[in-house]
Amino acid sequence: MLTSQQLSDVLRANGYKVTPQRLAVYEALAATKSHPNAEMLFSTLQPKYPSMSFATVYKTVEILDKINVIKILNTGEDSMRYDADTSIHHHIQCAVCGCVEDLMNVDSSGLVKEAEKLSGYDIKGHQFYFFGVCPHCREARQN
Amino acid sequence: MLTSQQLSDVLRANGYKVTPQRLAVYEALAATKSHPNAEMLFSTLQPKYPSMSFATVYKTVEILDKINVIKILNTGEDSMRYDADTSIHHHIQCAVCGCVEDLMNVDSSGLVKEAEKLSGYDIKGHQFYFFGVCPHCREARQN
DNA sequence: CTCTCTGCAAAATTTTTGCACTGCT
DNA sequence: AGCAGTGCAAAAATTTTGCAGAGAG
Repeated sequence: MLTSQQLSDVLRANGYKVTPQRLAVYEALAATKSHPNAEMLFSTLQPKYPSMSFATVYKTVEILDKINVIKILNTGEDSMRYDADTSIHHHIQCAVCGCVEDLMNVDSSGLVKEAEKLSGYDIKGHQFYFFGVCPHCREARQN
Repeated sequence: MLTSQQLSDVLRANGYKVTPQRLAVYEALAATKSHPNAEMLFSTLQPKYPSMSFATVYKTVEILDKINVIKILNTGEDSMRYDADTSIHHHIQCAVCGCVEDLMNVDSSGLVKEAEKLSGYDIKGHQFYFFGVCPHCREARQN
């Protein structure tokens, strides 16, 4: 999570201009743990930035991903989700309510090394997705 | 990997009819390790089944996924990929050539248990994706 | 013979692109 | 002031849907 100042610096360091829209998209992402997709981001930003467009949301997240201040998630839904937390962590999605939660403290470094050895690839990144039923939905179901 | 006979049985057991198209889609998937998407599947099938349509490809893979004879993969590209191997294994994609390879023999059961404990979810499935540069592209690059 | 399945075309979604205008540096 | 960025609308790409005719059980 970066401050506006830090994000501004990273943007400039990579040759991108600092604009209110870019700061706003990042702030909206950093303010939530829900891993929103473009539409959720757009809806969140719309009230404060009535001129915000989908094109800007998409162009912005692409840049934020390129400069490594956000991660793009792909849980198998029709649209991409975005995450302002770039630290190594994983995700779990509830098959019932569709929510996507963070899974911190699951150490994947052993598997990455194993995968590197087995595949011969230079591994640059990895994304692990778990799917199941969240505690909340499990309880609701039992009623 | 199932024989046509086995697939037919599973289809019927789940109340689905056995059609040449369904067998053909499965066979095409089972015959490759390239984890094709709908378009690749369609192109492969087109010569043998000139009347094959995208609608049928999509409807068929949805059914095959439902009856658990294929898996849907999501590497973060714009389209889904499909895999006839439903055993637990993972995938690695080359950032240069875009190929998706299987990663067998990486034991994820420990992580699944850990994730289950940490999240409180009933975990029903998981997909791990690794990204990097494949040996072939690495060599090509060094020239 | 019935009812599901196929295949076409049209629709729905998500994402990308072209271009005139705005605004960051 | 110059040039990247925004925002609109249109385009592109993938996937879904409706429906008439075909074919599996």
